[in-house]
Amino acid sequence: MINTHTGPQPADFADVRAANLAVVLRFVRENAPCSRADIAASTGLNKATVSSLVADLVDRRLLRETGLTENRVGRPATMLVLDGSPYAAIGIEVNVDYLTAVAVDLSGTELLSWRRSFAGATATPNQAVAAVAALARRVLNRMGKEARQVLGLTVAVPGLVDVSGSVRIAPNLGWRDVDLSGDLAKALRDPGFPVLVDNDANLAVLAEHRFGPHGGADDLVYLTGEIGVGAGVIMDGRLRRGGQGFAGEIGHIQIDPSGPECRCGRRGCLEAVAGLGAVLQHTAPDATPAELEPEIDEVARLARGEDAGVLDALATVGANLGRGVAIIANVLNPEVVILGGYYVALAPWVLPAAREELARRSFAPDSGGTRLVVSTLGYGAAALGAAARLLDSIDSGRLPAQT
Amino acid sequence: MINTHTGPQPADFADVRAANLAVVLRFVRENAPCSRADIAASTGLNKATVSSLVADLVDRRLLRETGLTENRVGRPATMLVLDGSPYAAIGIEVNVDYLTAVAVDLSGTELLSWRRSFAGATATPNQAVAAVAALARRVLNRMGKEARQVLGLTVAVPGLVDVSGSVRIAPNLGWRDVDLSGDLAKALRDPGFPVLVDNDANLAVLAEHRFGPHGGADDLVYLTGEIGVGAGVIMDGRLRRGGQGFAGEIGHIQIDPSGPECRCGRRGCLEAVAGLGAVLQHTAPDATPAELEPEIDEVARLARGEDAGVLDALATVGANLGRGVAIIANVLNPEVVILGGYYVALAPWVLPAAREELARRSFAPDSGGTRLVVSTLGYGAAALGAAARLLDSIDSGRLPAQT
DNA sequence: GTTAGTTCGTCTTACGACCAAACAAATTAG
DNA sequence: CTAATTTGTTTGGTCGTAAGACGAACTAAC
Repeated sequence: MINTHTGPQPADFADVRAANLAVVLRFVRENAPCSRADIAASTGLNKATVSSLVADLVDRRLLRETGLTENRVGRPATMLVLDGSPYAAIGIEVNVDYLTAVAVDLSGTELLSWRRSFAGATATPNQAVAAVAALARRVLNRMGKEARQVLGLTVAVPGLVDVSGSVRIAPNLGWRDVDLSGDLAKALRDPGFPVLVDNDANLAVLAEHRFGPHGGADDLVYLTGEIGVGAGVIMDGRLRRGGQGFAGEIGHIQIDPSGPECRCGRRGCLEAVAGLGAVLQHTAPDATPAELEPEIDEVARLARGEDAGVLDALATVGANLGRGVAIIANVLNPEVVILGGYYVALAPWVLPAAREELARRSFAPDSGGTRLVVSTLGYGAAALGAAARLLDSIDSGRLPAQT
Repeated sequence: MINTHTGPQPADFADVRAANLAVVLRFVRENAPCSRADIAASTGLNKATVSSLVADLVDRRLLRETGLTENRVGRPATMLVLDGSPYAAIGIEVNVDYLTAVAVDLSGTELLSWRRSFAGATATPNQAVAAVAALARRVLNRMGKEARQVLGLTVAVPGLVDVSGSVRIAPNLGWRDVDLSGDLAKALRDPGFPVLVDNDANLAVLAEHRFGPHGGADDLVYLTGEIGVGAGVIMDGRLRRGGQGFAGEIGHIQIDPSGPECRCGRRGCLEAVAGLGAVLQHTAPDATPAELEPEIDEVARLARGEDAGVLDALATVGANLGRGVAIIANVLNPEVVILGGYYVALAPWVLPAAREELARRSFAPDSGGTRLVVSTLGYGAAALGAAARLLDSIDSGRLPAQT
């Protein structure tokens, strides 16, 4: 059934075709090698229709016949798979201490994953644009060598991004009103593909939804664990941004009115009591952004050594985090909340307290309330989601132009 | 563009037809009397297509030609309006101290609005089903006399309702696992229309979205102000229920760890510091549910008389409410948060403090952050939304069977 | 080796829905 | 009374899917 609540846009044949192309494409993505007959039987589409759709997709090199046939009774089937080779989607994550670049093919297979350090906190926006553009050009060069058509470039930024791709505020980068999308397109000399910008949490949750072990869940939330804490929200299978695109900006929810002062001037914000800063407060209160990762490693080392002070601090952070997750659980009721960023490395000591606090405060703990888990995608989640976002439009039937 | 992210359901012509019927229907709903030519010009559909669609809708008595023509150059147009007369949708709200019944026609015009007192807190579920069924029968009788086909009956309940229409928990009614939808259908002897059950906050926000002054907003939240506090959430133009249907259950979010004890055993829940109970704490700590409304009137009277104690208490409730709204604003970023229930009567004294607290705590106060307003739909919002919910399926193109 | 049965994918035909353009109808402007 | 204008229907065409027939290719069994 077509979702008709999209507004007063009328539908026509092109929409039907697009919808059915998307159905076939997604079916093949999820059911590895399969035959036209399989598709017809499972989707309810007519065999002839499937043939026509598949022909279109093969023409555009989105599908490929493997030639392989199975060994069953009856005429053997020509199996179909996603054709990974002709396209690539690029995602780049800008962070306080590093840049990450990822490229994936149509099936989501990682083609490359690069990481380089980056002085995000001290670089000017112009320098950042130049650095991102340089990294992008290297990726583009590589993709060109592999003769791949680039579907687009998405940049993940830790901050508020409006619909036009402008960064409204990125506190940890010190940015304000940076037209990153436009500047980057200019720096790349107006490439023939879209250049998008989005919030890192939003993109990370997209990555979890597409590639993570909880991908089946249509309601999930991703929590970034960096200097700031932000949430990406998927409800009913789609990213939800809110009225102005700022949904999930939970870093400054007040968790404890008597808590420590936050950078924002208020007291007891989630970011102040459960963010990376709260973790490092006890071991390295003056750590510079460039030193975050080694500092976290040091915290983990001390925790493994059962340093009482660090264990205590991590348990407190976990409890505070659990209180924040409980709020999310009560407001949004997602099936899963996924912890990302530096929480991953600290999970063994943070997670138990957080889960306990969540259970204590959640409304419907019986019969499977919100689960709290740790991301398995690693530091590259946002970059991976940035690339994945470009696959979404293809998955919804907007095929790339035929070359 | 059709939203194709609805899953692997293939589309066909029936879907196109349904989508376009919905487009025409919604256009006529919003543009009062209009001609076929108007519809074609505004929607982009072809004139011939519009004629065909309109013919279908007139056949099913959803539209009617008014015969009236305008006084312009050229051939006069035959104007079209929604035909209100042949259908009715019924909504009933069950609450602690009253039952409300509302019936609306296709255009949303109220056909009747009844309210009767009801001892919700002491009645057994069986008694409640009997009372609701009796009320429903009276409404059905009236609709029958007007020769209207009933599109359905939706019941609003203050509690957790699962997808099947079962009430999982309704604390203030003392219910647990009541199959209200099934029982009611049985009591009405399997009527030929759907009997639905939903959470009161969810239905109230639907009413606000369809009939309220902020209906243009696609991201809005409604807060019930009864003994409990719950939220209905609309994001991207549709009701969002979360993974298990419990989104918006914000009554037991902790606002103040050092606050008073809540009925749930925890401390400083939103419900405990900003619910009706917190308001009455100061004037009538032992009020029974049946006396809620007069008690609130009394509070308002004292506030008008500038009773210092009451004004102070209301300001405190307002501030706590504002903290809760700020949390919602940061998590969901809606354009508007609408206060309903008894907050409406107390708004003059509660709202200023709430707005101040919201402004202090919201992330993006510049350039139009979340607005906090008071419902104008009155106590019947949930019942109205219950009826309106039945119109939604028609608005999305699923026309009623031809009689 | 031959025959039957099965499954795959294409081909043909039909139908439904939309669009474009022509056209008839009804009214105003001059 | 004629021209201009606007409305809504009619006609013809296109597109995409459904239904069913058909040939192709293979296995199984006698």
